[in-house]
Amino acid sequence: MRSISKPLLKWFDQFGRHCLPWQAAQDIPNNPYHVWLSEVMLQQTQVTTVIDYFNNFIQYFPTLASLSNASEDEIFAQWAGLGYYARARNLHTTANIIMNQYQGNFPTEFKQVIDLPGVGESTAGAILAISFNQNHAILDGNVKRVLSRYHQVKGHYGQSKTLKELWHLARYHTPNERNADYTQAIMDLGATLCTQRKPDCEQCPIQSDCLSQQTNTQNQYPNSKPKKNKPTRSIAMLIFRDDKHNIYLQKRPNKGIWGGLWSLVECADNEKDIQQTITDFHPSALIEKGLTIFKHSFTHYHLLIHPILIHCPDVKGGFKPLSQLNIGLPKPVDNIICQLD
DNA sequence: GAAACGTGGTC
DNA sequence: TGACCAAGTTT
Repeated sequence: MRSISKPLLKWFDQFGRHCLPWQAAQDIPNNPYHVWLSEVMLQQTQVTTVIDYFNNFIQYFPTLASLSNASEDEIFAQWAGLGYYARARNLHTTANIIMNQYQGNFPTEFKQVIDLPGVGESTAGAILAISFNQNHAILDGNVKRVLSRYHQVKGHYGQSKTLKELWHLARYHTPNERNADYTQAIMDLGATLCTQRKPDCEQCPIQSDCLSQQTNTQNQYPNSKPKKNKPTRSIAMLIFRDDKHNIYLQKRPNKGIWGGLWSLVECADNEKDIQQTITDFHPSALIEKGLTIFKHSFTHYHLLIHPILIHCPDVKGGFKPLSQLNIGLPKPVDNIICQLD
């Protein structure tokens, strides 16, 4: 079996993406802080979404030291809207680890990098390959798609057998030379030509040996995962607002959805629980009006959100002026608050 | 191995 | 409109 690295590298030089914001200029080494940050942001998140967040993030936190010195809430404020908020918490923890244990220098051993929270096998490989040209494989969604088509790998990647086979192939193709470029090249191929729908095989530098191209079965690979029904849940979100139109927000526990963000008081969406929760919060709190119920969908369930505006004196000291918030809010909470008069 | 974990884009 | 999916990791 021939490695795809040579034709891919040749293609990359001409057609690859060389101007992404986390990529250093030609002949300048990549900044491992930028590479690490981008790789974490890009987990399960599209490049077009990440670009603005990345640029904004490094403006707020230009160095690992500045990220380490920031508070968790300051980091959440810049991360809010990107999703998968454990990533933001792990970012802060990792910055502290690097400042304290590695004197601010990004670690260069695979064992050290994969031990950082939020860094798994693929991200560790990508960081070391792209930052230091080390010889590690990656297996992100692009590589999975390219290799499963090229080799007609059976099974979906929720299955460990399939994953194991893909990892084996990924390591096989990883070259000893120019692995930084190869790593970027195979991701670029997956992102720009070997896309999920309508792959542009005409332009593909490895089409001649691609089994799916030869049999015109590109759309069968990667095999799709069996679908599951998503449950729908309901929740009431109580907007306690005082005379100055400050809002009561509370920090969510790290475990669970929107962990570490600030959010509204929640309870089951029925009259009894709502009334009880309001009374418990403050005896003289009164419902102003119920707002329109809307649906917010996650990967694994749908959430019907019933926002309820409540007038309440600020006796808890937890009411926040919306204008000067520097904390992270869940997307639907941000939407609710923005629509208040 | 399976489930949890966000959000926006696409068809 | 709703299902699917995008540079995965953790429990």
